[in-house]
Amino acid sequence: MMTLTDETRIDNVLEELGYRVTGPRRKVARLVSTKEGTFSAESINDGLPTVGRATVYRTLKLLSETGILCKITLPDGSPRYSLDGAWHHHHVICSPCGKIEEFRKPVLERLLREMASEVDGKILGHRVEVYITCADCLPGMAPGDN
Amino acid sequence: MMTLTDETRIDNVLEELGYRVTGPRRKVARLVSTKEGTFSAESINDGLPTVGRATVYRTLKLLSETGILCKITLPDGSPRYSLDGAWHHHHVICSPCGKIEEFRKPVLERLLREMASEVDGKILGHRVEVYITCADCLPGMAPGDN
DNA sequence: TTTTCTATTGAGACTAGATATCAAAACATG
DNA sequence: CATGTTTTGATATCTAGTCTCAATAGAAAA
Repeated sequence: MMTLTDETRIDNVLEELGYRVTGPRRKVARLVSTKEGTFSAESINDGLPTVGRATVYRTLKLLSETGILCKITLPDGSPRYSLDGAWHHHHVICSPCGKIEEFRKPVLERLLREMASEVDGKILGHRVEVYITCADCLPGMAPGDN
Repeated sequence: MMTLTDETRIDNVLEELGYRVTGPRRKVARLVSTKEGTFSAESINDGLPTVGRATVYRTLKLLSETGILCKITLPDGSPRYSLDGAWHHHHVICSPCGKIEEFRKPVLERLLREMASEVDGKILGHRVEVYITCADCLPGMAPGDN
């Protein structure tokens, strides 16, 4: 979970980038900071009836662009947000419960960067997602459920 | 591009899985087989005014589930489909033009499978996407565009 | 502190991509 | 041909989000 210092970190980042730190933005940041694992944009919207829908989406986008949040895609295609560590990383996502963990795998990064020579163009970036059934979800599964 | 034999392959796959090979499904398969690189579901829908919208989506989903198509996510989140090789692979996607290439990287697979020991649960699968600016798009780019 | 100017906001319309409903049509089989 | 199951298409609905635009808030200047 995000700490108080992370909340002020959001203010700082926004300020440094020349964005105003406003009431609505602060509300979104505060709610976001209470979330563990992944959450949908709508859950933020529902939690802040006094903040406009557009503003919620705008702020989530802003926070994603500044690297505070990151947006991931579940296997079924539905988008989720999560608090983002400071470094480049990827995600391990539990399909049943949506819990996510970050992982870093320098070997993987090197491997993907090395593809530069095999690829006919310029590499812009990459995305890696690993889908699992987490330990908490395993016991509850009917045999054969997968 | 898909060949004639691929078209009959679709029929076979559907039949083997117990689905009927119907007119609408055949139309979708035929149009899909003419597409190079990625395409949107809507482009299939627009190309087949005689086939219902729902049927188009249903069929694309079916073809994805049977492994004939695969659905990828562009960096901006918009979904695309592409003809899929027979084996497990990932995608190199040109962000400017949407052209995609499949790639296989056994080392990568092994690496991701090896994570099983580091992960507290059961690995279900993974997704890797590499975003590039392809050689064709590079020259057209204004310097600094990136 | 009042003015000024720009950034931000919220209401609401709109879009893309897709799923749900359900009666009608198409099929396979007896 | 009768029967029961699949599939279909029209339409409504949904999710996730963007766009527009007038009203507002905030920062900086006067």
